Amino acid sequence: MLTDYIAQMIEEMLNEGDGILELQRNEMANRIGCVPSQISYVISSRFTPERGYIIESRRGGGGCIRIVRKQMGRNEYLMHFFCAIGDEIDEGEAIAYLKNLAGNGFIGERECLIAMSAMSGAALTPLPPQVRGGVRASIFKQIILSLM
Amino acid sequence: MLTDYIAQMIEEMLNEGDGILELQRNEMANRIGCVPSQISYVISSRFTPERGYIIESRRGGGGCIRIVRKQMGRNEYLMHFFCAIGDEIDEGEAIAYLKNLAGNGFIGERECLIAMSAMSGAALTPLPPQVRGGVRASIFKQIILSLM
DNA sequence: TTGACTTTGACTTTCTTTGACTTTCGGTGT
DNA sequence: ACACCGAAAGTCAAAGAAAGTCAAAGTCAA
Repeated sequence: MLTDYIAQMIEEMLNEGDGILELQRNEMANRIGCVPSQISYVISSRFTPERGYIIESRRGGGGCIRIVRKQMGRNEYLMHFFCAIGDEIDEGEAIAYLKNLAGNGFIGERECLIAMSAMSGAALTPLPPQVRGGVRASIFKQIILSLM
Repeated sequence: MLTDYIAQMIEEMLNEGDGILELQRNEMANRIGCVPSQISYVISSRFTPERGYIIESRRGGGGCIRIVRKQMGRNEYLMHFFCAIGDEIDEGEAIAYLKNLAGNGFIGERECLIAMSAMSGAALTPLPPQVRGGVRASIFKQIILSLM
């Protein structure tokens, strides 16, 4: 379906643009091969404020539509953790961080549990002890990235 | 009887699709040679939530009906995955399993994302490629245990 | 015969696609 | 400054595409 295709396209562009995207309706409609108002429809039906998007636009020559995925307070916070982790982290520290994230509502209880399991000593038994901290840090960072 | 024939058909398609199926009512009715509402009848009389199915649908152009079979007891199902993982698993396979778990409602979207990240190639870059499969399997098993 | 289950089709609701018309913006010439 | 023009984007309603609903008619077994 056209709508889904376009929505997915916008989603990808948003990802590339770090949650911010400016597009030109006519230009995009042209590229896709649809009427311009189709773009408007997709945006108004899928990228609503309820779903966490902010839409602004400008008409006239050189006009454009601006889409912003808002989650900022959150992302800054996550980035702070990301930096705090460093190159290695032991299980106890990781658990402390996770509890902090859960306590502040950035992740749910079950999500916390899953992350803990993934980074537990038990999960990393196949590895020699010296490298576990590094792998754990890498996993943790990846998880945080997935939350942003 | 038509109803039984259609029900069996859906059952088979569900098996092929790992317990998940999306069908188009009109298209299917056409193929079978019955009125569309017959499909609705079969679904509402045979694939009920009491019998362990989840039904979702979308109307309008490109609409469809989604049928999901809630598998066995939760823990049996999880144990099935636990066993299926084996000693090693690659990223693609892990993602497929996770999507199945998410599709059947055993984990949420975000939980799925966290698990995916934890087992991603990116997360395991500190490790030599030969051992990644083993660590990934270990992590996955630990996560599944945490769900039980 | 009765009652539960099936089959059918008319009508409704929801979502998508399209296009005509309106509004707004930036420039340009006076 | 001002009026005008063209290039965008906005709006809206009609047409189209599915799925949902419901009640009437049919079937079959107890």
